[in-house]
Amino acid sequence: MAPSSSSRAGRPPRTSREAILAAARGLIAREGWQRLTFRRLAAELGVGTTTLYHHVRDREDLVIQLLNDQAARTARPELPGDPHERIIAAGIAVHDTLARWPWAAEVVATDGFIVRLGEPALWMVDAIVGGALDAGCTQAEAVVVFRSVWYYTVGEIIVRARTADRPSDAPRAVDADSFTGLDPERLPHLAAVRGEWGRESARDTYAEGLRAFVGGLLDRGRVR
Amino acid sequence: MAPSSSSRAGRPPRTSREAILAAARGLIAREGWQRLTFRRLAAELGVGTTTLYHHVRDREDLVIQLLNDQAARTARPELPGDPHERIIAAGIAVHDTLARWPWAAEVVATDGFIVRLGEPALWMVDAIVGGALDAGCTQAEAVVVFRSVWYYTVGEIIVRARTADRPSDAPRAVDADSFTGLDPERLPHLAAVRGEWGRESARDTYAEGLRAFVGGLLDRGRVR
DNA sequence: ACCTGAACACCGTTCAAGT
DNA sequence: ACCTGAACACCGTTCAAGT
Repeated sequence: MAPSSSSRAGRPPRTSREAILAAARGLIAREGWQRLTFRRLAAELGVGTTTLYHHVRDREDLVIQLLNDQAARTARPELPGDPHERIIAAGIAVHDTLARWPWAAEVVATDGFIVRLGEPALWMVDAIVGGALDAGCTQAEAVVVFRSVWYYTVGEIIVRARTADRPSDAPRAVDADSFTGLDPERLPHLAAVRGEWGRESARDTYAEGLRAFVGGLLDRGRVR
Repeated sequence: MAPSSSSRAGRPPRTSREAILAAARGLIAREGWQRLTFRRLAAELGVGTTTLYHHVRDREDLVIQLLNDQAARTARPELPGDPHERIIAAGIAVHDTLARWPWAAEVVATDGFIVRLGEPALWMVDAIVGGALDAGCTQAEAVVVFRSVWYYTVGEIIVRARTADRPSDAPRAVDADSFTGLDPERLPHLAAVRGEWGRESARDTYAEGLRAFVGGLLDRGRVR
């Protein structure tokens, strides 16, 4: 399905949007998302770098197209009937999907990003907004619920991507002796939890945070 | 206090950490944070680019030092006695401060970022952790409360920085006709709130989202 | 010690020209 | 139409050499 390489007999004289996305997927899979550049992508396809500008507007556009393309290939989960649980399930599904695509991190925080998503990616917005409406939110409140969950998710995803990104040579001592030289007189509470900090920071707490967040957001009269 | 420029009689033969940070502040103030590069910063100081590497380890280190430096110059707010309200006040203070420093966005999501902060910046971690402990959380729960609030804040700040960043030539139609061509059969809830989307997206909903989040996090038995 | 220019190894993007 | 190489305008960082 995806053209394997440029080593065929007569190298193809033209590319398509589909071929570019397929090559990008291959490049990410083989060399890592940090190596996805226009120059390398063009070389992968056996075309000139500037040829890509006939099919994608710029780098941001490439990554958003890639995200929409991948979303279309991903099965969407069955969601619970309970509105509250439905929002949580949709949030976790989005989180787990984006966690598997660290290259998407650079683009999820783009202004107006949601509006640029295609239908296969928008189901999650619909599920969260729908859950909020079914729980009794007004339309405006439902948008706030989505935005809040979105900011939380984006924050976690970007920190996660930056963590995975880090070259493993310097492990960054976040372990037992976090906050060494911390004055317990001036920062007493931080000193108190110092021992828990490293252990807790290593855990994935996204789901429990989300559960608390949705609980607070759906409490009558909390939002607005 | 800060050396005004390099136009003095005999240009100073050496830089210091302090001079570098002062020059960086000036460069950001005059030309915008996007123009803060090692090459430009060195030119500003009248030294060779590579000289900077004797005072800061790399670009990330420069920005974190700048953040700690700015935090030390910023007055910290009076915080309410009520633990719940204290967490909210600290969160808003952090948010409002970071919103004024868009150059910090690139670094707040760094792995182990919090541990690299100095005491003048750590008061906010202490305030949030302290509020959680005073509200009856265990030490581990208090760390989860901080992390959750932190992810939410980071997400909002990064989206905000990316929005401000955008060159204003293309305004990105997020207005009334968001989600044009959206099929109401397939995404009914999104279609329902379409009219509210643009208006709500333009509002600053950080504080109300935070209030809901903290409410949910401090509800007994919600976290863990 | 502290500073330096040159060089390395890249980027995204524009543009005028080719087929 | 579609594709192209060359060029523009940059980056952060390393290194061997100078004072």
